[in-house]
Parts: sequence; C-alpha cells; structure tokens
Amino acid sequence: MKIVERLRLAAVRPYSFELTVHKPAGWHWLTPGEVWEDETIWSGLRSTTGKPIGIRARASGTTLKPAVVCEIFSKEPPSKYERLQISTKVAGALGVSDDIRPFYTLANRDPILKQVVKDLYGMRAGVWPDLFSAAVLSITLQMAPVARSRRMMNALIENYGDRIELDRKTIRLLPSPERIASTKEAELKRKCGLGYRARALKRVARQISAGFPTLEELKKMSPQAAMTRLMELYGIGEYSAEMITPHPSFPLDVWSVQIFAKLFGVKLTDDPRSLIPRIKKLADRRWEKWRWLALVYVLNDLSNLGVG
DNA sequence: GCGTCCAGGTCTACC
DNA sequence: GGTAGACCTGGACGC
Repeated sequence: MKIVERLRLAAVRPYSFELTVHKPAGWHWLTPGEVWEDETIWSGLRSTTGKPIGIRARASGTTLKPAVVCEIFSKEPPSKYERLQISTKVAGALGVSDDIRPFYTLANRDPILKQVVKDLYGMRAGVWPDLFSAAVLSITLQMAPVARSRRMMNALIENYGDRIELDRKTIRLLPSPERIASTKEAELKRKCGLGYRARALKRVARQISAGFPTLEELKKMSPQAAMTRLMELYGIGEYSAEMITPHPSFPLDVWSVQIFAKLFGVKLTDDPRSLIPRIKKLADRRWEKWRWLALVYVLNDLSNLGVG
C-alpha cells in the first residue's frame, strides 16, 4: 500500500486525539484489528466502493490549535470522489468538526457529568465508519458477555476480514457485507462462535449488499424514519438500531440501564430490563440532543464514577 | 469432572 | 398489541 493522501485536520477545541481513538473503556475506533502504539493509530476502513483503505493518524498542533495529521494508504490511487469520501469519513470518525462546547456548558451544571467531562476532557464520540461495521458490533453485543463479543468480532476479522500491511504492522478490517453474505450460516456459526447471531449477521449482510440506505442517507432522514429503516434489518431491534443510528440516541441494555439507574437514583428491581423505558425518558429530558455523548462519556469513565 | 445458570436482545407464536 | 419462550456458547459456580 502507498500513501495516496496526507490530511491535516484542524479540530474544534477542546480536542483529545488519544481519548477519541483509544477510549478508556477499550472499544476500537474503526476496527477491532487496529494498532495503537506511541500515540499513533494504525487503522483502516472501506471506501464507498468497498476497497480497503489504511490510515495512520497522530495528534498535531497545540492545545489552543489542536489538529490531527493522517496519512491515507491504498493499493490503487482513489478517484477524486473517493478521496473526498474517505477524508469526510475520517474527519467524521475523529469528530474534529464537532463543537462540543454547548455539551460542556450543560455538563458543568450537571452533577453526573461535571466529573466525567473533566476526566475525559476533549473526547469525541465519533461516527461509525460504515453501517455494516456498526451492525457487526451491535449484533455481537447481543446476549453475550463482553469477552465473548470480542471473541466473535476477532474471529470475524481473522476469518473474513481484509488484511492491510502498514509500517510492518498488520491491520485487519471487519469483513465486507458481500463477504459475509456469500458465506454459509453454518460456517459462520462454527468458525466464529456466533451461535444464533450467525443468521442475523448473514441476513443483515445480504440486506445491505442488496441496497440499503448508508449512514449518510439515514442522517438525512428524520430520527424516527432512520430508526424504522434500521429495524427492518433482521436481528436489529430497538437497542441495536439506537447503537447504529446517526441521530442522537440513548441505547440501553440490561447492563447499562443498571448503571444509569444508580446514577439517577432509581431503585433497581429484579427485572432491570423493565426499567429501560423509564431511564431513557429521564436521560432524554436531562440531556436532550447531547444524550449520546453523555452516554459515551459516562460509560468510558465508570472507574472514576464508582459505578458499574 | 459434571450439571446448571445466565449474559451489554430479538424474533416468533400465541393469546 | 402484549408477552412468554426459544435461541448459541462458554465461563462461573456449586456440588
């Protein structure tokens, strides 16, 4: 792979490159197969035509004028249109243009968020690199302990993901929907330990490769219309659709609902799942359009909050 | 060592 | 339209 583009992306301050691409909770930035070393990330995504693209990125600039320097790698030189698409995706995933100052103003008046914005100063949530990557994460998270979700994703990238060599490091991308759509369900189940999720993954892959709105197109829809479309994907229910949607959302599962119930002072019951609608309503009212960012901040700062 | 339980949801059948 | 039951797998736990 050769460098086909160098980008210097100015960020709206406050901005933390490290907290954005290498979050404390340990979740990946673009793919579970990326490498973080010496304050640099080696990662990758797919161009709109599905070509594997390598990315090397590191912080640049100063605290007052933060920026990120990225090198984009590809086997073949991308077209002008593809280059624009790739740089837009990278900037979106880095969240460099997001102005989070209104969120910090809200957070400084909020007893729950006051501490987390200090602990994670400048962190961005970022957007998913593509719809299928987000679907893979949300499906593998369903009904499984986190360690198993990680195993399933690692098996997917090992068996079906594309491999990129960058600076003598091997980066693995999540598989394309076309690759999963053409793989037998039984094989997915056997090789990746997906269990009943293999059916959902294959059907979602088929639906997306047959033509489905992209994240950019879903963003242009109303929040409700985007949710309705996402829930047409087999195996994507309300929780997964809220994880994926590019609109503000507050996806709660049986684990996170207990954390927010504690933070909101709501008494836990024997059936924590039944608290989800109530806790969502409280979060919507309290954090409104910033609720997704509030969720990302809280879930990445559990050790300091003393919950979880 | 073996059996049982259950985990960061969703779909389907049945009422 | 509401809800119980089934669904893969593997680690934790009790015996």
